Amino acid sequence: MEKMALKKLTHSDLTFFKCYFSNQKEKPSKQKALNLNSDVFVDELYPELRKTTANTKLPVSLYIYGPGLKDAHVLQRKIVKSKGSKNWRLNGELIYSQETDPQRYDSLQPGDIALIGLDGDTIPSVVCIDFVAASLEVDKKLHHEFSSILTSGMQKIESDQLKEIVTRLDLPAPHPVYRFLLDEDLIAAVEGDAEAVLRVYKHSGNVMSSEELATSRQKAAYIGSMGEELVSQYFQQLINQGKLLDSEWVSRENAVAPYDFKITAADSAVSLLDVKSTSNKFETIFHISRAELITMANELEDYALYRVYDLTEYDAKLRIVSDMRQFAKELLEKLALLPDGISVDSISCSPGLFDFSDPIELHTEGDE
DNA sequence: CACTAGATCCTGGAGTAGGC
DNA sequence: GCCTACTCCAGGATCTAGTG
Repeated sequence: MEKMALKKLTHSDLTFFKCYFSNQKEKPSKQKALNLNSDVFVDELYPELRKTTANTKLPVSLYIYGPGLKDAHVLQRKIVKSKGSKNWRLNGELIYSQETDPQRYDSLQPGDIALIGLDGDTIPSVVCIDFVAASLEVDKKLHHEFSSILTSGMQKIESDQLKEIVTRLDLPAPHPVYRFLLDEDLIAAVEGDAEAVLRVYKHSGNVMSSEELATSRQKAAYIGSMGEELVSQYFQQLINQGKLLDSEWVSRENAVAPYDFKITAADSAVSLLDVKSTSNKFETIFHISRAELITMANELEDYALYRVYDLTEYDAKLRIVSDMRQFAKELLEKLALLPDGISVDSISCSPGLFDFSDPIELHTEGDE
């Protein structure tokens, strides 16, 4: 998930659940919502919401996981800040247990912890919550760990921190908390990484929404275009310095082109190149399509591979393999040995296979 | 009666004054 | 200058009045 927070559940938060709401004895609360503390929800996660006027209603898809190993319960709700109210609330209507699992939410008690994941850039559109119950054996270690880092009612948690906790506790594979850490694998999966697909499948329970996949596709596309943009700006610098005669961003005009750029060096030599971008580390596997392989193997023009990694909004690193022709030729010969009627559309490559140049720092223009 | 908006209660943190 | 205690305030938790 893009943005995550932990919230210690209060009595009045839990009345969001029908079973808890109906079983209140002393001091009954009528609140049918979960409070979202604004110092985290607005100040840290969605500062844009400060500008919103009173009476804001943000429709969201709500995916409920847990308590324990329980899989996604999908609902439509809204995040509301009513006129004059100080509180942001996840609102809508009471959450009823599913017919197939009527006791699902019965174990929740005040003091239990919600891991809240939010997707959406400037306003939230998807809310995933894993309810971690102190009373359940499978949640006990995680609850203890979350409790120990919670110093207030609600606080932000970074994915690195969550990943560290989850890895250290060695939770069972179907635990829904893994869902909150699938971003990198989901992006790799939509790009066709078979290993990533299997990892996502292993940790995603029975539900993987088209919404989640669409978000990952968008992110993958964004990373791809951001990498190409940085490389394009890098070429412009080289042209200004006289080290390059010309560069043409081919894939911007033609999305199915089997290469991204065509550049002309100072000595008039023309070469093609493809940009492989990732927001992760250099070692992350990348993919080459069959069309790209065939173009690489073409003897006519040089074909380079530009690996953009550690990509952020502002900068990235770049390493280059200058000539992919021999690699592509040999690989295509091997692929030709497959039985008739069988072909490979895409291959996954470990960067360690290639002789990459030293890293070059890339920066967004005007961000000096 | 159900639902919601908004009022009120309550708690914890920040700021500040006064004593040592 | 440092510590303590008091006050104020923001905002989270809870309650209630109004509306349909």
